[in-house]
Amino acid sequence: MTITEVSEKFGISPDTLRYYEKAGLIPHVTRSAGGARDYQENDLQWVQLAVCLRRAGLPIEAISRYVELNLQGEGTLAERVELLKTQREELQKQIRETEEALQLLEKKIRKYEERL
Amino acid sequence: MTITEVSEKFGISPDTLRYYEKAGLIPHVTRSAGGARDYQENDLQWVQLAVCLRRAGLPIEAISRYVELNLQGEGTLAERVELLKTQREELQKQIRETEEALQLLEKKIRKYEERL
DNA sequence: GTTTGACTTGGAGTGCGCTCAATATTGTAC
DNA sequence: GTACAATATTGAGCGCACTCCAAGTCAAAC
Repeated sequence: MTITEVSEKFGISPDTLRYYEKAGLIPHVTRSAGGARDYQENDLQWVQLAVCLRRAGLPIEAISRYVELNLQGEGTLAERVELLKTQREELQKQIRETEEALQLLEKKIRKYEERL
Repeated sequence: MTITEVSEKFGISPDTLRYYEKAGLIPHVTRSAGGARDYQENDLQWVQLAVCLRRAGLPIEAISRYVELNLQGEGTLAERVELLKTQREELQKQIRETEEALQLLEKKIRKYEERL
């Protein structure tokens, strides 16, 4: 799968895909004879992970640390769980804050609609 | 209320408060004789709004447009509702995406905990 | 075999939201 | 009245996550 195909599949630009790879979010993508990236199933899973977590606002660095730990093998299991749990808390906090703002908006919308 | 007091109350820096004011998130803060800001109840409500919406990731510009419309008076009611509804959709989308990422993290955490 | 188009790299540029630094002024304590 | 802390303004700097650009390479189409 070419970089353009992957970019369309996931809705991010080829530039971003290269950037993610360089940043360590997508390890060792297979290359064709000419040097072009040729994404395999396995690579797509990393892309999927990166895209999903980035959309939620998880920092590049957290994702790349997780990927790195994966590459280092079984010895890093505990550390990986710890990292995931820390990030889970961040996301939970973020959802709480966003829901608070959402409620504020909805309160205001209701008030305005009463007036209109 | 001084800028430092307000900054402590809301957990943001005085610099950020000044920045918000300049960006139009907090209109016309009262000044003391010497020129120092002296936040009134009314000002605090704007601060509260800005902080809450910013924490959810709403862009500065959206908030300042909303504040601006408020200052322009009754004629902008419909436009305000429209703006709020647009931002509401953004927040809802963001929550959906964050929850998706959260589920992914939780799935991974469960798998790791089985292995440990 | 040359044109075309998609790919490569490295590095510079962008936009956002702060954050800091320099310098000046003011109000309070001694 | 002088030292000191808090505030003011302006403008520069920073970190993050892209995004764009220039210059080069390669493979398929004609």
